[in-house]
Amino acid sequence: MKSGMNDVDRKVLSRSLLDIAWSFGPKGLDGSCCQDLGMAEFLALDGISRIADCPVQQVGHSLGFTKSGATRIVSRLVMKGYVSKRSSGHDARVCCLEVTEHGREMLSQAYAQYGNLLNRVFSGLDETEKGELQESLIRFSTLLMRENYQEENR
Amino acid sequence: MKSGMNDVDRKVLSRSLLDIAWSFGPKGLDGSCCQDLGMAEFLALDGISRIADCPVQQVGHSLGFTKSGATRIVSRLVMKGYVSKRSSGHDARVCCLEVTEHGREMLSQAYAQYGNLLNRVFSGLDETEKGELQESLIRFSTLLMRENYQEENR
DNA sequence: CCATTTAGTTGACGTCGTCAACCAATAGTG
DNA sequence: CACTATTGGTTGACGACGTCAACTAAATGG
Repeated sequence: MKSGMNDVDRKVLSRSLLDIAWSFGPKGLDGSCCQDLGMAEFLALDGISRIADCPVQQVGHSLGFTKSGATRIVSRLVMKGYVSKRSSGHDARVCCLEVTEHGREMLSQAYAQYGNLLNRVFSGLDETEKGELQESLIRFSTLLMRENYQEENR
Repeated sequence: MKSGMNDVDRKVLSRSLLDIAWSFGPKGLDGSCCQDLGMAEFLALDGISRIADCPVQQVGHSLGFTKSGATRIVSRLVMKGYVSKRSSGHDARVCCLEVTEHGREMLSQAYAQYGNLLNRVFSGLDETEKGELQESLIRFSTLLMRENYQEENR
């Protein structure tokens, strides 16, 4: 067999990834990432925090939402006080999004919760195993993101 | 440091897992696992296929839905022709769910799609790397499921 | 200067899961 | 054996969420 991975392997792996996606994602952490933030909102907030003067479109793009969906998720984050919005000086059409202090607190709190979960999951493993697992997960994530990127620029 | 994993590590890992969850899960595969099945529906279908005469409650339980939500997702699957429902002979309250032939086709087709994605993601890795990565992902999934289990029986 | 493109918003809408109330069937108890 | 409590499942009202299409306003480009 060319690929070296048979149907059973792929199915088991797919199911494992689905389980990870389900329990770490939408249904993880008691149904929402953190307090009043859903998963998409959390990802949006995190995305905004990584880009200076992030435009609304950018949020939609990185989440795979339409620009309408982007407006909606951003306005929710603004309403909750996690993000501030002002229009750009250079181009009055674009908005500059910025994470507020309140938003940064929320972000680090949410990451702390995820960290706690990871600690519980990893408890019982020795340092070497922990390190290997972590490295593999990050590597897979990188590969997956790369594939997504290639996919959308096809 | 006791845990051996610092804040930065945990944050990077969390974000990686979130990315996996987002792109392999709700937003992966063009927004839905396969044709007219959403992620939750797919997981429900897969769950039902693994249990003989699966009751409705069981579906809700494994997805973390209320029994109401379970009824709803099951009735959707029945409506779409992927699942058949009949009441048990032993206890007239419980329903016996069974995946139909149509459902099985859908299931294997969906897994095939996931498999294709995985093949694309893994393309460029040698067999050893591929195997290691796969093993790590399955291992992490197992640990995560175990933690979820302990969590809910606390 | 006018046509086109681009950033963003909004109303109507469909999907999805929850909550609470409810029905029917079974189990437990005096 | 009746009577109550529990359990499996369903349903109406609801809120959260994202899409679609139409729209506004601000650039951009002959």
